[in-house]
Amino acid sequence: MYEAITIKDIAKALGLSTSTISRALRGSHEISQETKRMVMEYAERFNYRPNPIALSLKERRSRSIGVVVCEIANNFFSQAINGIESIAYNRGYHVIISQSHESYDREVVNTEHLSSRSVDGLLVSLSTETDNVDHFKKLHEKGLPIVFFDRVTDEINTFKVVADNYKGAYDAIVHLVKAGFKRIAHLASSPHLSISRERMEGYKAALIDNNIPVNDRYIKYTNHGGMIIAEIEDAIKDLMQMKQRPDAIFCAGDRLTISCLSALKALGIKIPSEVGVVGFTNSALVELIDPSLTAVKQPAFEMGQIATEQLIKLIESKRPITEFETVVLQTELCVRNSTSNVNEEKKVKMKKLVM
Amino acid sequence: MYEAITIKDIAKALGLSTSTISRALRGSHEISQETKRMVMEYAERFNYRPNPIALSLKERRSRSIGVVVCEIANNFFSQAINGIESIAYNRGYHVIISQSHESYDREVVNTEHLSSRSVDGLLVSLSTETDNVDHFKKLHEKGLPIVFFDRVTDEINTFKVVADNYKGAYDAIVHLVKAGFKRIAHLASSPHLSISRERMEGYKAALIDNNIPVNDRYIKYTNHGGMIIAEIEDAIKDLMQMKQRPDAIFCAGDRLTISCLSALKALGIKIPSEVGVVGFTNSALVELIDPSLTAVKQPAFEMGQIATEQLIKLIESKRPITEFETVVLQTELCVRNSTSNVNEEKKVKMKKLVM
DNA sequence: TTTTTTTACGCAATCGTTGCCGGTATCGTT
DNA sequence: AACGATACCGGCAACGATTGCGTAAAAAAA
Repeated sequence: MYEAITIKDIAKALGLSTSTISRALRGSHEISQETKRMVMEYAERFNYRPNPIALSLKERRSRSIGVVVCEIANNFFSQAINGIESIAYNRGYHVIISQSHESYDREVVNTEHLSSRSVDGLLVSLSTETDNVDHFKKLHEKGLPIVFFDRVTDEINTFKVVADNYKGAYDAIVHLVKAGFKRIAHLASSPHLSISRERMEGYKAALIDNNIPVNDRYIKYTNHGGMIIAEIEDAIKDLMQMKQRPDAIFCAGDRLTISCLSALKALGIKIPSEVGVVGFTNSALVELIDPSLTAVKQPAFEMGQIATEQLIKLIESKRPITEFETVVLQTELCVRNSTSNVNEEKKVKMKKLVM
Repeated sequence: MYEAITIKDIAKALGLSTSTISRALRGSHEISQETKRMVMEYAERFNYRPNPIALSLKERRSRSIGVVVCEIANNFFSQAINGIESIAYNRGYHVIISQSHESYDREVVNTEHLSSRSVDGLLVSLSTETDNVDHFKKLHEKGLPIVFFDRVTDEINTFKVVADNYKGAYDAIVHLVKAGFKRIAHLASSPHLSISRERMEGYKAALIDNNIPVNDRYIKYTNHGGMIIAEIEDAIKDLMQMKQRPDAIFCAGDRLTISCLSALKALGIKIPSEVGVVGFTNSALVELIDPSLTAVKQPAFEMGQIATEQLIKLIESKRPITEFETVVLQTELCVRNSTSNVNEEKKVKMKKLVM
């Protein structure tokens, strides 16, 4: 079918050996200027490209890195992937993306698949369902370079890049408290996830530091990262049917946030007058929704870049690296209309009227 | 670094030749049951996986397909990619995604890159900037299977999968007309793009069929597919500063739609009371924006699936295929609040009050 | 002129796998 | 007993590129 020119073809055409061609193309000093010129010209003319498959076989490296994420249709991850690509392509690496769709089984299969395709390294953000990282541990022990980002595990000692989820959550809650919200619920993702635990801690710490008791009934875990809408609808219904129902919800994930908004809309609950909402998301669209959403934004692009730089460092290092660091990046709280406590405002206005 | 077990290792361990191992693993009848069992067991125990790189070299195929799109952070494309993956993985193909970010130069580089990485075929949706498809033509003539989807070219004779953009646009405009809008503007993408031309034709035909003259001043082309926000802001400003300003805008793309909404919001223009909006988008979020957006939705997932099936058909076909078809899929118009002509409603209400 | 050095190139092995050709042992047939 | 058939397995070459080693011829040194 599709046949490219090889080093052999050049050798035959020029009456030389393949080794001479190879060396000529790499500019070896062992080849005469005259021959080099001939070879170069011929290669140029017939658009010779070294066969990367043959090189991979010889050098036992594929110059490709595998990415294991849950979903590319998530703004955080698509931005992170842009960061990954920006570094990888510059360094001559291909990027192979695989999606787990938050399923543990698919994560295992994809990881298998990528490692058997001999990627030189793996960039991983765990799926919501994953509470067992043996599939990565096995590869890591065999020597395959792996860098985790965003959703990490502490069972494997390697480079990691994460956002300051604790502080991101803490700041969001402090913002809610300052805006006048008092009964703040937390819609969390699976407790397996590092990001869930860290955000949960930030949430609790912020409440305690502001003398608000933590109410466990206000905390809702979901186990499928928002992939199953009903799970979130149920959680929201539960919260909204409480006698002392929350006056604000803190959503700890992209899909979670969107699904929460849908659920509230379906229930006809007004934001922020009936309930304030702050979410974790990187979507630019949340500025346009009604009302615009206060959100914690993560440095996704940078996260992808740094993780890739570290992975390539691991891959290209001559001797095994044993000292690993975890890079923590700061989040950004974008305050918009979904957290302006209109009840407070009304009270203020009424006071003014009375006066 | 990362060493996997090979057929040679098994041969050495079992005191057999590599060819015997190879045959045993493939279940050849030339190998005794006893030997087969031994080999299988050993392979199982040490988790033998055939080296795909070596296979690629031997079979001159990589069992991977390249995808060339503008952006994965676009719901249409991320859904299409999900469709692509769903077929590809089942058929044993890897998917390598590359993004042009709507740049012609990056599209050329990525295509080069993929073809030199010896992908078995290419799935392509052209970038906005692309008005020259020589880089694909060259590869196609060399025999590399290519299937175009969504944004296609008629300069290359191969399989194509598209949405019925003409009808999608036509229906959207008819809907606007029926809702009472009369001065309908069209925010279009680059005229190079097949989808732009088809949607433009549908737009014009619907206007003419409804006895509304086409006003060229209501047609705004953008050349970067919404990647440059200012371009769209300027177009919207232009439209909104006209004496006879349009009472509705038809946006012909995902990013275009979002950017248009942002621009209108920035200008403080109310939807739909001041201007109605209908867009082309696959984002689920547009249900949540204020007001919810009437949108033409494309069957992205199916498009990806069909394109992939056709590509694999091309790749695996023994003799060259010369008869190509273009599959056309239907779009869906989701009517929401951004196109309810409140002026009309007000008029009706006022009439009632008068009576 | 002879020896040494340098220049410039070819041979063959290697990476992991498979296809082709060939060989040996065992069995059955006449 | 001799022959053919069958079952079972090994060796070699090939895919495309690189590389250590070997070596011829040319140039330099003795």
